[in-house]
Amino acid sequence: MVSIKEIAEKAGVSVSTVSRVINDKQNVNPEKRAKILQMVKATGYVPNRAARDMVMKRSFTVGIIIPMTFNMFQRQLFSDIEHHLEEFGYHSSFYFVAMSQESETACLRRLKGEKTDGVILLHEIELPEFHEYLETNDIPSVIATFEKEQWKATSIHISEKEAACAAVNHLIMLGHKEIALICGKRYSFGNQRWQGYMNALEAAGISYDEKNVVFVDSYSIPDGMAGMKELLDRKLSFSALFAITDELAIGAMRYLEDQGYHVPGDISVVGCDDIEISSYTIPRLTTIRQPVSEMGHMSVSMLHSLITSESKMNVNIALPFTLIERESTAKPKKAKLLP
Amino acid sequence: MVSIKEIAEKAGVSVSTVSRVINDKQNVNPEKRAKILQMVKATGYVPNRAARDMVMKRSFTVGIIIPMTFNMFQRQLFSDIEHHLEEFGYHSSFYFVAMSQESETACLRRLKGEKTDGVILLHEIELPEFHEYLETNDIPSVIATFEKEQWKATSIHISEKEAACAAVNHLIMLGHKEIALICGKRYSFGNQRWQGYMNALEAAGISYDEKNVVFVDSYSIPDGMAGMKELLDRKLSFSALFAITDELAIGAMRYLEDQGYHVPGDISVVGCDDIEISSYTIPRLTTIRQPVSEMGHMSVSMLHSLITSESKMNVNIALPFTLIERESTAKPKKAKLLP
DNA sequence: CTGAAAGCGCTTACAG
DNA sequence: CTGAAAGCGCTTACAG
Repeated sequence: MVSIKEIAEKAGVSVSTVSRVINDKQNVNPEKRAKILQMVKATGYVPNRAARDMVMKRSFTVGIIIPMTFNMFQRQLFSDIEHHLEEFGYHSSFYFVAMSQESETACLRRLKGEKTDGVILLHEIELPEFHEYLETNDIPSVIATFEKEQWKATSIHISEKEAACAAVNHLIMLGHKEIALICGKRYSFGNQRWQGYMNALEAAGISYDEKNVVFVDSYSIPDGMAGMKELLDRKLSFSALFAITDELAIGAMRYLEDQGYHVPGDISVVGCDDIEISSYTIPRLTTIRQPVSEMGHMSVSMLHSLITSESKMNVNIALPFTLIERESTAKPKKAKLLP
Repeated sequence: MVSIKEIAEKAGVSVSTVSRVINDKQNVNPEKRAKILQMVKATGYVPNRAARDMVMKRSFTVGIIIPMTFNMFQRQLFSDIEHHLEEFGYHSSFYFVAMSQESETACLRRLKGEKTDGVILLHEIELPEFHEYLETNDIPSVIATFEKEQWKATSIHISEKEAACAAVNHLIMLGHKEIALICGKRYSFGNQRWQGYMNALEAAGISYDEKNVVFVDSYSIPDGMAGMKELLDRKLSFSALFAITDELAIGAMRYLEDQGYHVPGDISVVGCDDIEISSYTIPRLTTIRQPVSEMGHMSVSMLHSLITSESKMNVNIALPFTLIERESTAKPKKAKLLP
């Protein structure tokens, strides 16, 4: 592979000068610059990243911490982030981490070796050492899509509690009083959305009944099916469901269909997130839209300013969400679903 | 950040020795080794990747070339690949590339600077220079999920033609004779699956009629809706559809539902790929399953052996696919769909 | 505007 | 088993 030294020789200048033109610095004789550029082109020279990173003690890359089993919402988010990162001239390095201590430790270890300029967290890492490392080394970090006040990091998110509340409110406005919930306790947003559900009921004077709520292990479609099965098996009466993620809602609708129930005729369902597929399910899913692309864009620009500016102040930004009414919700039938 | 030199000083040895124990080489006094390991632990030392990469002239990372707008099938594939790469001790560097020359050029440029040990292609890059670069620099590369004989690379794929043929055959076996096709010309597999469709018809003695086929720009759900609209607008009669990807099929089903048609009552539909969501759509989609995780696993191990062994022989591996019969296909109704 | 020189943090013959 | 030394390909004061 051709090196800066070779270019210098071919162009009859020193490596310092070559370095200057490669990095667009001022003060280079135009003719020499032209000559150098010509040699670069002729040889197909591209600076060696490793050497550059080493001497500059930075890598121009930002780490994206993402769950191994990222869901569709996160998939959209990270595409956006990656895209904007490139615009800002960063490379991105993905750190897929599983739900295990070893995996988190491995992630930390890798982070230490790579000297990323900053990190964007799409995943809640538990390992305390991880956060200590970021803090003590002043590594700029932004949390995309959730809120974690204990962490010293800028965070971009919607108000999970209010979003959940809005979803449930939509059901209440429609006239529903018996509203089931499929929820989970993994990650902060699980608890926050659960909280929002309770707040909405309370504000409407409907008493909270834990019989109507099921907690599932994760937030995938199969979990949604399992959750709905559990709910149906309890033989209780409800006319609507709030599933705290779209995937959960899709699973629930699938199970309802299997059992011969009609959505929204028999049961209304609302999800949360507005992943792509929710516009195409049968019926189309009513949900809360998170402003994914704004979140992605903002995460990157906040991180960039954290990296480049002097002020290392962390902010907490709550973006607005929107209720998207589609086909999976309707007024309750007069007759109750189950006697 | 603590460096190898510091560790050497604290342990009272030379950097050579520290390097030896860090890299698990033989011939180190057990006591010194213990002392060094202890210092490493105490300081939290992790070798600087950039320095290491530079001197070793390799990066221990493999590049994964993937379309900016990767679909759900590719998403599953690349999770698998990333996972296995880690098992083999590689890092992975994602190269998202859009459908434009600039994007492909940028990808090549970055590749040159990063000196990846190898690359896995999930995307058909057009730029000739790209392939020239891989070839002339003997960069091990494997194509995951499609076949491109012109490229000098190992490839792991299913026989696209036969897979499409099997999908259409399923429809024929069911008794369908008027089978529409939603297809695309982008990427080789588009043409190959189209070919498979024609082969199946021919083998069954059904004449190919281009009235029954529509070519869409890409392979997403909205494209599937558009394709089905076009087909319906033509007012022709058909009782079944083969959509060359599951996403296309899902879009087609969505549009059929919107127009009041019943799947599979009025029209049967088969997709291809078997992405996750296809098990949960209403109705569940009949499709051809590609063995994604085997493909991912195999891509990685083939690449690894290309990187480590002497023999740089490229192979072409066609893996078996499976027809997954679900709910979206059935025998045709007696009466034709449209008069 | 330009070049010689030092240094970044590692690995790897080489000599002992 | 171990250390001194060279070298990887860059950037960056520094002196001119």
